[in-house]
Amino acid sequence: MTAAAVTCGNSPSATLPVEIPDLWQALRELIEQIPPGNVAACGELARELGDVTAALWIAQTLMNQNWWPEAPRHRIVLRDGSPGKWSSGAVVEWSRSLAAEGVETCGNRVDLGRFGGIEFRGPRPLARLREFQQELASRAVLTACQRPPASVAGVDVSYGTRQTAGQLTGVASYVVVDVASRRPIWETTVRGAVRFPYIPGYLAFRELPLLLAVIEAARFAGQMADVIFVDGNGWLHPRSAGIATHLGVTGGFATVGIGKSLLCGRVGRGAMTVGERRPVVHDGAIVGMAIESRPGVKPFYVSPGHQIDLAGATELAARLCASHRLPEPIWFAHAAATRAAADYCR
DNA sequence: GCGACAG
DNA sequence: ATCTTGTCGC
Repeated sequence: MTAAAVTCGNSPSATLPVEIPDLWQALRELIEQIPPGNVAACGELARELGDVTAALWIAQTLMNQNWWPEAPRHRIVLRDGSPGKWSSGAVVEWSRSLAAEGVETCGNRVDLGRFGGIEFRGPRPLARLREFQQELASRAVLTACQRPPASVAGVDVSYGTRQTAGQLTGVASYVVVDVASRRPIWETTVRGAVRFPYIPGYLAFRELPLLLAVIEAARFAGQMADVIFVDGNGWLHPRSAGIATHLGVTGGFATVGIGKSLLCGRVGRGAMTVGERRPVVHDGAIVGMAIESRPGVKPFYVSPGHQIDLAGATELAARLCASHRLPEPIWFAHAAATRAAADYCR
């Protein structure tokens, strides 16, 4: 197998046609709107960012004491008015900080009816991204491929432990696999900054810039595959716009999503047999297939991203399964990205 | 109390 | 995704 030199930098010709917001900054601007004497629930802040799904990310961010150490964490509570784990130390300390600001606590709770209900203002960045996804989904073409693909590339992103100037670094990999032999033919990796957190349903805004960069490197080397497998979903998404769909529509190539766990939808319950394909139903449509590739392992989930239909994506994914749980292109891409991220951290 | 949401 | 040792099984 030949391999390209490791490329650094990040300037793909295809870019995501939407501005990726700084969510940490947006969160900070919301918290700054909670004055002494008031509190707000974590989920409220998430809704103000545009999607209550972000509540878990907010909680994780508040738990990290390195993020904005002076943040008035005691003013952010759970939905029932109780303190979050991010409020430092004992509950006594928490109620004391609030009492000093004129907020009463009773039974380790704040009455959100009396001390909550702040009118926030802000751009609701996640709502804007959701609208973008709906527009993107309408541009996806989920019809059969014209010719049977001869080559399939897998792409994946890994993250290093090391942070450069507070910036998280990611490594994207691209591995071309020959469909007939299921053997890897060519690979490359690209490294760059990651500027968006992981929030379920918004994975593309975290990983797409790096994926576009690594695919651009492959195109430049004359190594574009007929279809690209992405670590994540395509159609199998709350708004029918998973990362594989983003990648395909943005770059103009055929993509398939390969998920290791279920993001949304329902699959028939009960043990699966090896080689079985079981439909994933979401909003009344079959948006993907669960496939058990090996005996006794969890299934993976295939869904079309762009320029391919569900049947074609399913056939291709099943044909590319060999000795691992996941199809070979994704397995090799995962290995390459993990290896490159580990090398970088040395 | 339980369930739960790609990477 | 990442943090992590040994251990069980094919």
